[in-house]
Amino acid sequence: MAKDNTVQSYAESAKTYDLAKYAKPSVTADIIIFTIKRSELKVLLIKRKAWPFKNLWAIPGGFVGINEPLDEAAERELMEETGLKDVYLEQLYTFGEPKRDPRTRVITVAYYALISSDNMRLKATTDASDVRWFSIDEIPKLAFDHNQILDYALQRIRNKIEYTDIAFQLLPEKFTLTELQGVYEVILGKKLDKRNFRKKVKEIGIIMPLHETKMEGAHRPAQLFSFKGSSRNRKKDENILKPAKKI
Amino acid sequence: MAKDNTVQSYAESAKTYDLAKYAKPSVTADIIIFTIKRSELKVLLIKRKAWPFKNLWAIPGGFVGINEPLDEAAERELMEETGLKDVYLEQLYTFGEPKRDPRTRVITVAYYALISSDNMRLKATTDASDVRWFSIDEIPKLAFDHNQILDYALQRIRNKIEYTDIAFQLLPEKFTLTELQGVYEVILGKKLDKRNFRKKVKEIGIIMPLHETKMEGAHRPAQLFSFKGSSRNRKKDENILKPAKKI
DNA sequence: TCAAAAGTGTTGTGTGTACACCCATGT
DNA sequence: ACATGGGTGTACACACAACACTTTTGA
Repeated sequence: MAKDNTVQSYAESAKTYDLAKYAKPSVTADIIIFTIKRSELKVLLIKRKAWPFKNLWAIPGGFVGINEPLDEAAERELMEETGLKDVYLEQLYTFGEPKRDPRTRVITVAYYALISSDNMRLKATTDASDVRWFSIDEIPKLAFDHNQILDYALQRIRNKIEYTDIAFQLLPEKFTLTELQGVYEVILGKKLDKRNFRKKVKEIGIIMPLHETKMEGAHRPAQLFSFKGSSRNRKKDENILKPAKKI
Repeated sequence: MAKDNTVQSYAESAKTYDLAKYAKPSVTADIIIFTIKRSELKVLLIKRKAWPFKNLWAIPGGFVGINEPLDEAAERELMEETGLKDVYLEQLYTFGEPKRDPRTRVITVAYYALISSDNMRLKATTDASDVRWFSIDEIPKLAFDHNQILDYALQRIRNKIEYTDIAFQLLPEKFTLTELQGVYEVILGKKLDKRNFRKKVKEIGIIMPLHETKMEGAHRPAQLFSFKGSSRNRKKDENILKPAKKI
């Protein structure tokens, strides 16, 4: 059982009570904030003002406080960037390549958030020109390993939209079936059949017709629906994989 | 944009170049090691010898070296505990509640490993009596938040066995269809239909019949198969969700 | 009256599920 | 000859995919 001599095993350290003996990495929480706007999936990026990667765009993030839970760090960051809270937030993956930040060792716990298009104008776009929504097919080269993190987030939501109800997190309280279908189409990147789609979501019973319609444009008004599922804000431990009804 | 005054945002810190100003947490990699033995799903646990949680069982883990990638820390830990390398290893989730370790702030990046029953006797059981395989339905109260971590790992493999080929990681190179079915049954916790199971795995084309049979007991010998899929050891970035053929 | 999106059913195809008997071996 | 697990096929139910026309509105 050969030990690396710069690193002590957990069991051993327990003997000595000595946890503070070794150099510690910095830990940040980065958050990929998704929304849908003009039928496109968008991500919020911020422009770096200083070395390293000066003038490159990056995923927002910040240090995790020494007494702060990881989720709260991500929530705080989300609040700082968008002014929003109680949105869908899920831990994505932890990235820790030693050289990912040229300054020092930084391990980042990546989260992603899905926010509804109606709340969206609150902040972010107001804040100078160094914070912007990017359509996911116009993502530039990003700072650090952020392209990789973003790709991973995209994979995750593309997978997860097929067997959970995350799609509703991207819509306002009231929405039409065409809007709902649009969310699926833009995330999956393919057209769906209108009749089959409507049949399925209706028989799953996850939406509720309202006594309202939405009129816009010169055509028949659309029935409005609302989401029946558990409300927008999830409890901490619900990040735990929960396979919902497949759509 | 209200800032917490003990914590600085990433964008701001970039201005000042100052990353080392704040207290840093310790970071560990914990690893849940699964195997199958006597038709039971088992987990490797170690007994703690000191405060905190003295004499409780715990998931093996250790500090992440300051220049060590997270995956390597997990691999190293796995090697220390079992003597094995090149096994299936996947990042699970990162746990960081401030009070999860009473000594100081410790964030743990949890991994899980699946190891094949044939390599299994190499280590671990040789090492005193404070390392043991526990059947997953006889898990005692564990140290730290390790029960939660283990539950999460179980959920993950139960989910993932349905749409990936991780099951093969728990079998030796050569196996019978009954053994393969056993892996599914013990992980899903339910009986499967023999004919349907065999039909499906065969039509997926992920296994290859060998010119060998396995005789044991007083009955007809069983055809041996081997796994066609990508080899046992995965490259780093392949942890990235890869939806394989559903079984 | 025209353009534009909303709304609505049926049929074929494929996939999952339920189910029972013969085979090869060791004792 | 018998006990033990290995091995095989068919029929039914259900889910998914393909597909076109009518309705309601504003201009």
